Amino acid sequence: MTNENFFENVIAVVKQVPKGRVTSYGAIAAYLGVKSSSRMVGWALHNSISSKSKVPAHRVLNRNGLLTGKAHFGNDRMQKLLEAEGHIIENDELQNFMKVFWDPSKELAL
DNA sequence: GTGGTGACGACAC
DNA sequence: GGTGTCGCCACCA
Repeated sequence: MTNENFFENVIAVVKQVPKGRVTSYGAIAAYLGVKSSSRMVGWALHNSISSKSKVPAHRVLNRNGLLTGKAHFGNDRMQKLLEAEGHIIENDELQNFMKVFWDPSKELAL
């Protein structure tokens, strides 16, 4: 699924994240084969917002299930969106992260 | 062209 | 187990 840019791949994966599920930067990076460059995923997501793309970036958390990107997404907005999908956010952390974790490498079966 | 920075992750101490 | 450091690669000053 290697598109033109790493950026495009990140967007494509995030957009495929089912509602009620979340994934991590590292998972996406690993799925794209650049697991060591998890920072690039965050960079791509940041661009996705700047591009006004309809990307559910609020479903992308860090490896700890923390809403690290909430500051860039809109503090309350990111948590509210997740809660709207049935998630439980406490102290900026997804309580059932392991339960709702969506691994592209497994779900998309690369 | 160089240096610093960043929505992270893994490892070392 | 918390903190520190490095790595990773692209972008901005």
